Amino acid sequence: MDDLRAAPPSLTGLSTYLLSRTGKIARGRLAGRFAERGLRLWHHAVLAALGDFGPHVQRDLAARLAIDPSDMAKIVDELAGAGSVERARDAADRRRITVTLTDAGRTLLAELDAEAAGVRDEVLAPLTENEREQLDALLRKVFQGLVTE
Amino acid sequence: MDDLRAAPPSLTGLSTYLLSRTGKIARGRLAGRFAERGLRLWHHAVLAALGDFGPHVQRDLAARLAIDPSDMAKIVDELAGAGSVERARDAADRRRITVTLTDAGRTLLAELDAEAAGVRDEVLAPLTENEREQLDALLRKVFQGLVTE
DNA sequence: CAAAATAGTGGGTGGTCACCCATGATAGGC
DNA sequence: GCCTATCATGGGTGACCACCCACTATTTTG
Repeated sequence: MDDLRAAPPSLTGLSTYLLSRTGKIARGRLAGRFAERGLRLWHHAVLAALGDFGPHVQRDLAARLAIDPSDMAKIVDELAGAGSVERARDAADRRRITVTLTDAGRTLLAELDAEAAGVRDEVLAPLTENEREQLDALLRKVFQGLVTE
Repeated sequence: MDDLRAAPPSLTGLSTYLLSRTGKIARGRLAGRFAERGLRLWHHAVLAALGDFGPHVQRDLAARLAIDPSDMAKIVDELAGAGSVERARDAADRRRITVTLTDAGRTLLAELDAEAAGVRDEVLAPLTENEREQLDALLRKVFQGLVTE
Protein backbone atom coordinates (compact mmCIF):
# COMPACT_ATOMS: atom_id res chain seq x y z
CA MET A 1 0.00 0.00 0.00
CA ASP A 2 2.51 2.56 1.11
CA ASP A 3 5.15 1.41 -1.30
CA LEU A 4 6.78 4.79 -1.77
CA ARG A 5 4.86 5.10 -4.98
CA ALA A 6 1.40 5.64 -3.60
CA ALA A 7 -0.02 9.08 -4.20
CA PRO A 8 -0.89 11.17 -1.12
CA PRO A 9 -4.32 10.17 0.25
CA SER A 10 -5.12 13.79 0.99
CA LEU A 11 -5.00 14.30 -2.78
CA THR A 12 -6.64 11.09 -3.91
CA GLY A 13 -9.37 11.83 -1.38
CA LEU A 14 -10.44 14.76 -3.50
CA SER A 15 -12.87 13.87 -6.26
CA THR A 16 -11.50 16.73 -8.30
CA TYR A 17 -8.01 15.32 -8.04
CA LEU A 18 -9.22 12.00 -9.37
CA LEU A 19 -11.11 13.86 -12.05
CA SER A 20 -7.97 15.72 -13.04
CA ARG A 21 -5.72 12.72 -13.05
CA THR A 22 -8.01 10.36 -14.89
CA GLY A 23 -8.98 13.06 -17.35
CA LYS A 24 -5.39 13.92 -18.03
CA ILE A 25 -4.44 10.29 -18.56
CA ALA A 26 -7.37 9.78 -20.92
CA ARG A 27 -6.49 12.90 -22.87
CA GLY A 28 -2.84 11.93 -22.96
CA ARG A 29 -3.58 8.52 -24.36
CA LEU A 30 -5.78 9.84 -27.08
CA ALA A 31 -3.27 12.55 -27.90
CA GLY A 32 -0.64 9.85 -28.18
CA ARG A 33 -2.68 7.88 -30.68
CA PHE A 34 -3.43 10.98 -32.70
CA ALA A 35 0.21 11.99 -32.66
CA GLU A 36 1.08 8.80 -34.53
CA ARG A 37 -0.97 10.23 -37.36
CA GLY A 38 0.55 13.67 -37.02
CA LEU A 39 -2.66 15.01 -35.55
CA ARG A 40 -3.61 16.74 -32.34
CA LEU A 41 -6.81 16.75 -30.35
CA TRP A 42 -7.99 19.97 -31.92
CA HIS A 43 -8.00 18.36 -35.32
CA HIS A 44 -10.46 15.80 -34.06
CA ALA A 45 -12.59 18.44 -32.39
CA VAL A 46 -12.81 20.45 -35.59
CA LEU A 47 -13.73 17.43 -37.67
CA ALA A 48 -16.30 16.41 -35.07
CA ALA A 49 -17.88 19.85 -35.11
CA LEU A 50 -18.14 19.74 -38.90
CA GLY A 51 -19.51 16.21 -38.79
CA ASP A 52 -22.12 17.07 -36.19
CA PHE A 53 -23.24 20.47 -37.39
CA GLY A 54 -22.23 20.60 -41.04
CA PRO A 55 -20.18 23.32 -42.76
CA HIS A 56 -19.13 26.31 -40.71
CA VAL A 57 -17.85 29.74 -41.38
CA GLN A 58 -14.36 29.51 -39.97
CA ARG A 59 -15.02 32.12 -37.35
CA ASP A 60 -18.09 30.26 -36.08
CA LEU A 61 -16.00 27.14 -35.85
CA ALA A 62 -13.56 28.96 -33.60
CA ALA A 63 -16.39 30.33 -31.46
CA ARG A 64 -18.01 26.93 -31.09
CA LEU A 65 -14.83 25.31 -29.91
CA ALA A 66 -13.80 28.30 -27.83
CA ILE A 67 -10.49 28.67 -29.57
CA ASP A 68 -8.69 31.72 -30.86
CA PRO A 69 -9.61 32.48 -34.50
CA SER A 70 -5.94 32.80 -35.29
CA ASP A 71 -5.24 29.31 -34.01
CA MET A 72 -8.24 27.97 -35.86
CA ALA A 73 -6.79 29.30 -39.08
CA LYS A 74 -3.69 27.18 -38.55
CA ILE A 75 -5.64 24.04 -37.70
CA VAL A 76 -7.94 24.41 -40.69
CA ASP A 77 -4.91 25.01 -42.83
CA GLU A 78 -3.40 21.73 -41.71
CA LEU A 79 -6.64 19.83 -42.23
CA ALA A 80 -7.02 21.36 -45.68
CA GLY A 81 -3.45 20.40 -46.51
CA ALA A 82 -4.30 16.80 -45.62
CA GLY A 83 -7.43 16.95 -47.77
CA SER A 84 -9.77 16.46 -44.83
CA VAL A 85 -11.61 19.73 -45.26
CA GLU A 86 -12.26 22.20 -48.04
CA ARG A 87 -12.19 25.96 -47.73
CA ALA A 88 -14.43 28.06 -49.92
CA ARG A 89 -14.94 31.80 -50.05
CA ASP A 90 -18.49 32.76 -49.21
CA ALA A 91 -20.00 34.29 -52.34
CA ALA A 92 -22.23 36.65 -50.36
CA ASP A 93 -19.50 37.87 -48.03
CA ARG A 94 -16.11 37.36 -49.57
CA ARG A 95 -14.33 37.91 -46.29
CA ARG A 96 -15.72 34.67 -44.96
CA ILE A 97 -14.42 31.21 -45.57
CA THR A 98 -16.73 28.26 -45.27
CA VAL A 99 -15.13 25.06 -44.10
CA THR A 100 -16.61 21.77 -45.27
CA LEU A 101 -15.79 18.17 -44.51
CA THR A 102 -14.54 16.20 -47.50
CA ASP A 103 -15.22 12.50 -48.00
CA ALA A 104 -11.68 11.79 -46.92
CA GLY A 105 -12.29 13.94 -43.86
CA ARG A 106 -15.40 12.00 -43.01
CA THR A 107 -13.44 8.77 -43.23
CA LEU A 108 -10.68 10.19 -41.04
CA LEU A 109 -13.26 11.42 -38.54
CA ALA A 110 -14.73 7.93 -38.27
CA GLU A 111 -11.28 6.55 -37.57
CA LEU A 112 -10.54 9.16 -34.93
CA ASP A 113 -13.92 8.56 -33.33
CA ALA A 114 -13.04 4.89 -33.15
CA GLU A 115 -9.72 5.70 -31.49
CA ALA A 116 -11.51 7.86 -28.96
CA ALA A 117 -14.01 5.12 -28.22
CA GLY A 118 -11.13 2.72 -27.83
CA VAL A 119 -9.45 4.91 -25.25
CA ARG A 120 -12.74 5.34 -23.44
CA ASP A 121 -13.18 1.59 -23.23
CA GLU A 122 -9.63 1.19 -21.98
CA VAL A 123 -10.02 3.82 -19.31
CA LEU A 124 -13.44 2.68 -18.16
CA ALA A 125 -12.47 -0.98 -18.25
CA PRO A 126 -12.86 -1.43 -14.46
CA LEU A 127 -16.51 -0.38 -14.62
CA THR A 128 -19.56 -2.42 -15.46
CA GLU A 129 -21.88 -1.23 -18.18
CA ASN A 130 -24.27 0.06 -15.56
CA GLU A 131 -21.53 1.92 -13.74
CA ARG A 132 -20.39 3.53 -16.97
CA GLU A 133 -23.83 4.92 -17.49
CA GLN A 134 -23.90 6.22 -13.94
CA LEU A 135 -20.54 7.87 -14.38
CA ASP A 136 -21.58 9.37 -17.68
CA ALA A 137 -24.75 10.81 -16.18
CA LEU A 138 -22.87 12.32 -13.26
CA LEU A 139 -20.16 13.79 -15.44
CA ARG A 140 -22.72 15.24 -17.79
CA LYS A 141 -24.41 16.94 -14.84
CA VAL A 142 -21.12 18.38 -13.61
CA PHE A 143 -20.08 19.46 -17.09
CA GLN A 144 -23.43 21.11 -17.69
CA GLY A 145 -23.00 23.07 -14.50
CA LEU A 146 -19.57 24.26 -15.52
CA VAL A 147 -20.38 25.41 -19.03
CA THR A 148 -23.57 27.24 -18.13
CA GLU A 149 -22.09 29.11 -15.21
CA MET B 1 -29.53 24.33 -27.93
CA ASP B 2 -27.54 24.61 -31.10
CA ASP B 3 -26.54 28.18 -30.45
CA LEU B 4 -23.27 28.04 -32.36
CA ARG B 5 -21.54 27.63 -29.04
CA ALA B 6 -22.60 24.11 -28.21
CA ALA B 7 -19.78 21.58 -28.25
CA PRO B 8 -20.08 18.71 -30.74
CA PRO B 9 -22.33 15.94 -29.35
CA SER B 10 -20.04 13.29 -30.77
CA LEU B 11 -17.46 14.62 -28.32
CA THR B 12 -19.69 15.30 -25.33
CA GLY B 13 -21.11 11.82 -25.85
CA LEU B 14 -17.73 10.42 -24.83
CA SER B 15 -17.35 9.95 -21.09
CA THR B 16 -13.63 10.45 -21.47
CA TYR B 17 -14.21 13.79 -23.15
CA LEU B 18 -16.34 14.91 -20.22
CA LEU B 19 -13.69 13.56 -17.89
CA SER B 20 -11.01 15.55 -19.70
CA ARG B 21 -12.94 18.75 -19.86
CA THR B 22 -14.22 18.77 -16.30
CA GLY B 23 -10.85 17.63 -15.00
CA LYS B 24 -9.07 20.36 -16.90
CA ILE B 25 -11.46 23.01 -15.66
CA ALA B 26 -11.10 21.84 -12.08
CA ARG B 27 -7.33 21.77 -12.36
CA GLY B 28 -7.30 25.16 -14.01
CA ARG B 29 -9.36 26.74 -11.26
CA LEU B 30 -7.17 25.40 -8.53
CA ALA B 31 -4.05 26.40 -10.42
CA GLY B 32 -5.50 29.89 -10.67
CA ARG B 33 -6.03 30.14 -6.95
CA PHE B 34 -2.55 28.84 -6.25
CA ALA B 35 -1.06 31.24 -8.76
CA GLU B 36 -2.31 34.15 -6.66
CA ARG B 37 0.06 32.91 -3.99
CA GLY B 38 2.87 32.35 -6.44
CA LEU B 39 2.43 28.59 -6.19
CA ARG B 40 1.73 25.81 -8.64
CA LEU B 41 -0.06 22.51 -8.23
CA TRP B 42 3.18 20.62 -7.69
CA HIS B 43 3.88 22.66 -4.60
CA HIS B 44 0.65 21.44 -3.11
CA ALA B 45 1.34 17.86 -4.11
CA VAL B 46 4.74 17.94 -2.46
CA LEU B 47 3.40 19.43 0.74
CA ALA B 48 0.57 16.89 0.74
CA ALA B 49 2.99 14.00 0.34
CA LEU B 50 5.06 15.29 3.23
CA GLY B 51 1.96 15.82 5.32
CA ASP B 52 0.60 12.37 4.61
CA PHE B 53 3.76 10.32 4.80
CA GLY B 54 6.21 12.40 6.79
CA PRO B 55 9.74 13.41 5.78
CA HIS B 56 11.10 12.05 2.52
CA VAL B 57 14.45 11.69 0.93
CA GLN B 58 14.13 14.04 -2.00
CA ARG B 59 14.52 11.30 -4.55
CA ASP B 60 11.72 9.26 -2.98
CA LEU B 61 9.54 12.32 -3.09
CA ALA B 62 10.13 12.55 -6.81
CA ALA B 63 9.41 8.84 -7.27
CA ARG B 64 6.20 9.03 -5.28
CA LEU B 65 4.85 11.90 -7.29
CA ALA B 66 6.20 10.50 -10.56
CA ILE B 67 8.13 13.63 -11.35
CA ASP B 68 11.64 14.10 -12.65
CA PRO B 69 14.19 14.38 -9.82
CA SER B 70 15.61 17.43 -11.49
CA ASP B 71 12.24 19.16 -11.44
CA MET B 72 11.69 18.11 -7.86
CA ALA B 73 14.92 19.84 -6.88
CA LYS B 74 13.52 23.12 -8.22
CA ILE B 75 10.17 22.74 -6.48
CA VAL B 76 11.77 21.85 -3.16
CA ASP B 77 14.10 24.79 -3.59
CA GLU B 78 11.14 27.12 -3.98
CA LEU B 79 9.32 25.64 -1.00
CA ALA B 80 12.48 25.92 1.10
CA GLY B 81 12.86 29.53 0.01
CA ALA B 82 9.37 30.22 1.28
CA GLY B 83 10.14 28.47 4.56
CA SER B 84 7.57 25.73 3.99
CA VAL B 85 10.04 22.87 4.07
CA GLU B 86 13.48 22.22 5.46
CA ARG B 87 16.28 20.40 3.70
CA ALA B 88 18.78 18.43 5.73
CA ARG B 89 21.70 16.32 4.63
CA ASP B 90 21.28 12.73 5.68
CA ALA B 91 24.02 11.98 8.20
CA ALA B 92 24.31 8.35 7.14
CA ASP B 93 24.39 9.07 3.41
CA ARG B 94 25.52 12.56 2.76
CA ARG B 95 24.38 12.49 -0.87
CA ARG B 96 20.79 12.40 0.27
CA ILE B 97 18.69 15.29 1.34
CA THR B 98 15.77 14.74 3.63
CA VAL B 99 12.87 17.11 3.16
CA THR B 100 10.69 17.93 6.13
CA LEU B 101 7.56 20.00 6.53
CA THR B 102 7.99 23.05 8.75
CA ASP B 103 5.23 24.46 10.94
CA ALA B 104 4.75 27.21 8.40
CA GLY B 105 4.53 24.56 5.72
CA ARG B 106 1.90 22.71 7.66
CA THR B 107 -0.13 25.88 7.94
CA LEU B 108 0.25 26.56 4.23
CA LEU B 109 -0.74 23.00 3.43
CA ALA B 110 -3.95 23.39 5.41
CA GLU B 111 -4.77 26.53 3.47
CA LEU B 112 -4.10 24.88 0.13
CA ASP B 113 -6.18 21.88 1.15
CA ALA B 114 -9.00 24.26 1.93
CA GLU B 115 -8.67 25.89 -1.48
CA ALA B 116 -8.77 22.47 -3.12
CA ALA B 117 -11.86 21.52 -1.16
CA GLY B 118 -13.43 24.83 -2.18
CA VAL B 119 -12.85 24.14 -5.85
CA ARG B 120 -14.20 20.63 -5.44
CA ASP B 121 -17.38 21.99 -3.90
CA GLU B 122 -17.71 24.53 -6.69
CA VAL B 123 -17.25 21.96 -9.41
CA LEU B 124 -19.50 19.36 -7.84
CA ALA B 125 -22.16 21.91 -6.94
CA PRO B 126 -24.77 20.37 -9.29
CA LEU B 127 -24.59 17.05 -7.47
CA THR B 128 -26.34 15.93 -4.33
CA GLU B 129 -24.31 14.54 -1.47
CA ASN B 130 -25.28 11.05 -2.50
CA GLU B 131 -24.30 11.63 -6.10
CA ARG B 132 -20.92 12.98 -5.03
CA GLU B 133 -20.21 9.79 -3.19
CA GLN B 134 -21.23 7.77 -6.21
CA LEU B 135 -18.99 9.82 -8.47
CA ASP B 136 -16.13 9.53 -6.05
CA ALA B 137 -16.47 5.75 -5.85
CA LEU B 138 -16.59 5.41 -9.63
CA LEU B 139 -13.62 7.68 -10.18
CA ARG B 140 -11.64 5.84 -7.56
CA LYS B 141 -12.32 2.59 -9.36
CA VAL B 142 -11.22 4.03 -12.68
CA PHE B 143 -8.16 5.64 -11.16
CA GLN B 144 -7.19 2.45 -9.44
CA GLY B 145 -7.38 0.64 -12.74
CA LEU B 146 -5.16 3.19 -14.43
CA VAL B 147 -2.38 3.32 -11.86
CA THR B 148 -2.11 -0.42 -11.38
CA GLU B 149 -1.97 -1.26 -15.05
C1' DC C 1 -17.96 57.85 -50.76
C1' DA C 2 -15.38 57.97 -46.47
C1' DA C 3 -14.92 55.79 -42.00
C1' DA C 4 -15.51 52.04 -39.06
C1' DA C 5 -16.16 47.22 -38.31
C1' DT C 6 -15.24 42.35 -39.47
C1' DA C 7 -12.77 37.97 -41.42
C1' DG C 8 -8.77 35.49 -42.14
C1' DT C 9 -3.94 35.12 -41.59
C1' DG C 10 1.06 35.42 -40.22
C1' DG C 11 3.97 36.12 -36.65
C1' DG C 12 5.34 36.47 -32.19
C1' DT C 13 5.15 35.91 -26.83
C1' DG C 14 4.97 33.88 -22.26
C1' DG C 15 3.89 29.98 -19.61
C1' DT C 16 3.78 25.21 -18.43
C1' DC C 17 5.46 20.80 -18.90
C1' DA C 18 8.09 16.71 -19.26
C1' DC C 19 12.29 15.62 -20.46
C1' DC C 20 17.41 14.92 -20.78
C1' DC C 21 22.35 15.66 -20.11
C1' DA C 22 26.49 17.17 -17.58
C1' DT C 23 28.61 17.96 -13.28
C1' DG C 24 30.16 17.55 -8.58
C1' DA C 25 29.70 15.21 -4.35
C1' DT C 26 29.35 10.96 -1.98
C1' DA C 27 28.86 5.75 -1.21
C1' DG C 28 29.35 1.02 -2.11
C1' DG C 29 31.42 -3.11 -4.52
C1' DC C 30 35.41 -5.61 -5.32
C1' DG D 1 41.99 2.22 -2.62
C1' DC D 2 39.70 2.39 -7.35
C1' DC D 3 35.87 2.07 -10.26
C1' DT D 4 31.17 2.42 -10.67
C1' DA D 5 26.66 3.74 -9.15
C1' DT D 6 23.75 7.08 -6.93
C1' DC D 7 22.08 11.74 -5.45
C1' DA D 8 21.11 16.59 -6.03
C1' DT D 9 21.33 20.24 -9.13
C1' DG D 10 21.81 23.57 -13.03
C1' DG D 11 20.96 24.23 -17.53
C1' DG D 12 18.90 23.43 -21.67
C1' DT D 13 15.31 21.56 -25.17
C1' DG D 14 11.07 20.78 -27.66
C1' DA D 15 6.14 20.44 -27.49
C1' DC D 16 2.01 22.45 -26.60
C1' DC D 17 -1.03 26.02 -25.45
C1' DA D 18 -3.53 30.23 -25.01
C1' DC D 19 -2.94 34.67 -26.24
C1' DC D 20 -2.31 38.96 -28.78
C1' DC D 21 -1.06 42.28 -32.44
C1' DA D 22 -0.59 43.83 -37.16
C1' DC D 23 -1.93 43.58 -41.80
C1' DT D 24 -4.90 42.87 -45.84
C1' DA D 25 -9.27 42.26 -47.95
C1' DT D 26 -13.88 43.05 -47.67
C1' DT D 27 -18.31 44.69 -46.01
C1' DT D 28 -21.30 47.77 -43.50
C1' DT D 29 -22.44 52.21 -41.59
C1' DG D 30 -23.46 56.94 -41.75
